[in-house]
Amino acid sequence: MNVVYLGTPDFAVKPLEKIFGSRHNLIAVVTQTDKPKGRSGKPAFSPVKEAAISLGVPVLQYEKIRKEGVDDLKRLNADIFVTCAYGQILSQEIIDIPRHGIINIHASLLPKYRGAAPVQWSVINGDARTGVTIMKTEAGIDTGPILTQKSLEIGEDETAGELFERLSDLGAEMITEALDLIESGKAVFTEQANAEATYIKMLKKEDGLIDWSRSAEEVRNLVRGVNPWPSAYTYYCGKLLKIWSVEISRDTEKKGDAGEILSSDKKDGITVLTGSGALKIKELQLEGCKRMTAKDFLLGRSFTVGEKFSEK
RNA sequence: CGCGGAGUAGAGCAGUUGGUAGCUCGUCGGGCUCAUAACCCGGAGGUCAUGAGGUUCAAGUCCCAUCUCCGCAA
Repeated sequence: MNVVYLGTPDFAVKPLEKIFGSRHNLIAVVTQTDKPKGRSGKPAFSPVKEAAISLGVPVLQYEKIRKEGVDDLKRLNADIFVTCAYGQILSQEIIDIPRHGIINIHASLLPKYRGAAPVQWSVINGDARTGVTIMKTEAGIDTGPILTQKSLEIGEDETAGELFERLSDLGAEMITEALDLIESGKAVFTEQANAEATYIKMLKKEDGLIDWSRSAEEVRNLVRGVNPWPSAYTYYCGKLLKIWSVEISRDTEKKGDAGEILSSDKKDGITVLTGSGALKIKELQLEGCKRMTAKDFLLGRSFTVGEKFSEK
């Protein structure tokens, strides 16, 4: 089949490559416009655009696909569109273009976690499992009937970034199977159990702010759920402090306020009290400094025991 | 040309009003101990990011340019 692929971030790269390598014919890739990135503020290609260029697939970009893209997309005469974290909501007019409609790769077990950033939220919420769903793209957000769904276990200490990798591989696997199914006419779509649907919001920088009054477990889930982006952070003496990795401390005896620093030395490492239980910080990054392990950090500096990490 | 911080021994940091470098850890050698991430003694290791730049009698320390890293803003 002639396939047009709409995707933008890293997550969408593996499925793109997989489709390219399959017997289906990838005729074009649509991705978000080049956005300024990093400190330099220079415009950068999206990961999907990079990949498409190196594969030699034509790239299309629209500020607003619903207005500027319709004619182009019609002209491509594609059998099917595949979306994967494209970043823009499609109109019914676009959905009606390809003969087989549009299918989407969504990184959650729908109807749970409709919306953006499902991977991070599943980790933040401390879920044991998550997965990938291949479904029909409709005008609503992630509401379309499901074609296939596969799940996998979330590791105890797995970060969202690591989980992303695995789900991306899984999504790549599933999308080519889905295309084969559709081509052979054996595809069966099942309506979602709308009553069980949950929606999540897009992650913002502020979502990484640690609330130390929560339990040690919840804070740990946040830390790994927002790694590598937007990253968990707190403040120490007015300076921003990113927390990259923590583990739950066995020491539950200590009493004090949430966010209080219980220890900061080579013997006990850096431990912080939460609303319930304590956490040991394994990897951190102070404003202006590089990311480093707690061990390295303590070689050159230290926190004051009794001081508190705060929200500003 | 968005704003700001930083670049000093293998690692993490100090270095005051400019006077040729220190600390902790690691590492190497030795000692002590039944024993230890223990303790003691000693050693090695630095063109202080780069520029045969500027100021100065004298610059890690002040000024300029470049590179790299980081925080914010997008």
